Amino acid sequence: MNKAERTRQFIIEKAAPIFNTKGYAGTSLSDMTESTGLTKGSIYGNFADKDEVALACFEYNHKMVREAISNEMAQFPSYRDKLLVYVEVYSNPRKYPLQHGGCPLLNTTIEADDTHPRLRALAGEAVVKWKERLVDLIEAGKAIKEFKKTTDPARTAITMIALLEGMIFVSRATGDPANGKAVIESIRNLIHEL
Amino acid sequence: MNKAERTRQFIIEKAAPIFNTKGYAGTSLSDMTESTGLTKGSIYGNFADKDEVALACFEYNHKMVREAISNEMAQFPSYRDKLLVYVEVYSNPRKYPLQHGGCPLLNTTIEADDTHPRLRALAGEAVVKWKERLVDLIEAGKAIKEFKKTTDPARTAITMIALLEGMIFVSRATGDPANGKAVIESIRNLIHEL
Amino acid sequence: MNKAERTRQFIIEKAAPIFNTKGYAGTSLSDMTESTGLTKGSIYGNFADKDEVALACFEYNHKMVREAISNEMAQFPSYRDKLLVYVEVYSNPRKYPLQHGGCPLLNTTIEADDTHPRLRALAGEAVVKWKERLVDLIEAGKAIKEFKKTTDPARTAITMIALLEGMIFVSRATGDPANGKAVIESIRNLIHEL
Amino acid sequence: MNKAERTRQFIIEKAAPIFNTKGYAGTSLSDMTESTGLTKGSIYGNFADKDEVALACFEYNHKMVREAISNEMAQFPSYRDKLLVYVEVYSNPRKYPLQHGGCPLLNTTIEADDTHPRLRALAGEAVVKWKERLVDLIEAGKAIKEFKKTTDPARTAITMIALLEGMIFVSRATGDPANGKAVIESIRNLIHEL
DNA sequence: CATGAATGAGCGTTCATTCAT
DNA sequence: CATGAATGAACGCTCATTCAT
Repeated sequence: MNKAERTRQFIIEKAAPIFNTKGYAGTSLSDMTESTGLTKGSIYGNFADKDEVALACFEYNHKMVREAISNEMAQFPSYRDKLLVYVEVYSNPRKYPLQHGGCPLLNTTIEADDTHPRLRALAGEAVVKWKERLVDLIEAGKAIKEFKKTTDPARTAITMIALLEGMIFVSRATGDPANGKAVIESIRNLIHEL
Repeated sequence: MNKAERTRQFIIEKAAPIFNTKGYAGTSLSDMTESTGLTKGSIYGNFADKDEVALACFEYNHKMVREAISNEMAQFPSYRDKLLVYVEVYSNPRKYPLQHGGCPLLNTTIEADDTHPRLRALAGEAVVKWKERLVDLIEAGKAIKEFKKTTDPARTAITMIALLEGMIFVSRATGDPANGKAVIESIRNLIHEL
Repeated sequence: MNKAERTRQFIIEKAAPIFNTKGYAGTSLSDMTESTGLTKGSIYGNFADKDEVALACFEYNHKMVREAISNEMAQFPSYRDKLLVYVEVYSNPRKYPLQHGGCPLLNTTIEADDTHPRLRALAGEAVVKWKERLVDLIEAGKAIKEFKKTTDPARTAITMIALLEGMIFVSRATGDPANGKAVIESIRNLIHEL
Repeated sequence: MNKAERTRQFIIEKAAPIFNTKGYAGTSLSDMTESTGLTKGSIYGNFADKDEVALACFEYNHKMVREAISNEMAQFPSYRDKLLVYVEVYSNPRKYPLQHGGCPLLNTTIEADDTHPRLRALAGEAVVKWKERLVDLIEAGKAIKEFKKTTDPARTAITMIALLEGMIFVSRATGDPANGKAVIESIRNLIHEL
């Protein structure tokens, strides 16, 4: 990694949590110079514009989540346990402090939906791929008879995603851990019934 | 309704969909003057500041959704049917064009979480009350034996909310109606199993 | 005094201390509506514009000072004592609470000098008349041999004015009562040497 | 002096006479962009806010006066002559064109007294130091027997300040040079009697 | 005569962006 | 490659003023 790449990476690491917390419109170039200690000129030397920083930060934030998940998953041979990793990671923001500001997929989709097509596209693809990964896991579980053969992989996958993001929503909205836990319970049930 | 109240209402009606679409940080006073045809001075004659407009718009947006739901619900005596109204309304943004920009609870919670405490508080209370209304419906259904006595009202209520908002998320993220429909199917199942 | 005149007077009484405190540029129409409880329309119904209010307020403030002085003076037959009344009044802002914000002649002259010709003219005339009144008192004192015949009325008068306003300046600038008192002492000496 | 310092100095030089003429409230950012030819952004790149420009301008204006005084003073060995320099400089605004808008101490004290604590503090300290300098001169004069041993340095110093500022006041208020000259005459007498 | 509602210009400030050095 | 200095447009907000009611 040469100098340019290192600076770029440095900016991303500092700016990513800000974007995830304040959103695209709420994050300013000054926020970035402040958190990096660099000048605006330097940021513009490494990125074409604010958009490009935002895009790179989204990918960084998303990658952090993905890696935490797949690291945990590698420890479990059972597909049911692999699926339960999502529950574990998403319900322990303390233990997996990767989502400063919450799930980047949710944040980005909600903010960018009507205003920022490129970010929106990126988040959309990420959800599609997430679903595909879940479908693969569920089909693999069916193949080895860990899961029932009546299980609908696509519907289960997308429902799990909806429940996980919905759980984040109810937790943040109400601020009451009991609400998050209740949804977690429902997701666990869903996974155990597969 | 006097002139001031009418203007206030007019501003809210014009600004509410903009706030719901672009978010608080993304909506400017100029957006409001443009959409209302009024001047900034006029908006400040009717609201203390941008915050107050945003708060009023959130309440307006939220009220629109609530009223659509309760109007539909009144038509059904069965509690199961009443619960299914949520599915109906939330899955037909065309037919119930009340959520220009999506569900205000979801949008507001996600954006305001880390940046705008008053909006955040408003959205939080709204979700808590929504849960209470669902719990009441489920308990009423249990009372008349429409629902099983093993049904857990609180967990069911908060899971339904998570699934409905999660459904909006996957629909908007992927842009694929099939994904939304799959989650809808899961919510219907949840309701039928009560 | 009819309704219109009473309202006009009411506005002046409420606005005068604000103008004297914050200055012309620093006083807004909103300051006036706030302190009077009236609407802007009402103020514009009684005055052509902000200028006219300011002019009337200056005259009111100045008249208050003049009247306090001449009321006190009436009690003393001696011209020396009459002159000492200025010292008394100007050095006791507590006892004669007429100068909320300080001497209106000083405030207005300093602010309006380069920016507000009509106010400036008013304040200028007021100082000229003040000087004339002092000259008259000193000449009357000379006529009855209370003062020395070598006393220069014009120079003494304008020097007294300069010392009185200069005393206000040093008091306000330094905030130290000792400084004001020292100048007071000098003015007393001046008067006793007449 | 690097670019930033030069620009900062340039802004101060252009803005200082405007602040001294129009006052703090009466001077706008647009006045500054107009007189400098710079943009608002550029001014904000060199100063935190309008306050900081005003503070710097006050110090600049005040320094100009101080330097003119001490340059003149250096030419005279006699302490009486040194004191007379104040009279000379303050009574010749043409010859010492340093007070565009009048004495910054007077202007600032009068305007800022009730509205702008930081400016007020700056002006207050400046007057205190001015008095101290005068006291030092008078004591030095006493030490070499140029002045009488009965002379009260503190009272004389503060009285001189009051008279000098009072002289500016009567000059500006009445617009009649004779009035200024009469006060000048009194100050000269005061100094000659030391 | 006073109000309530509005206007348009201007306020101080921050924005994303550029570019000579 | 990074900086320092600048730009012009836009920001949220307040101003003095007007006028139908």
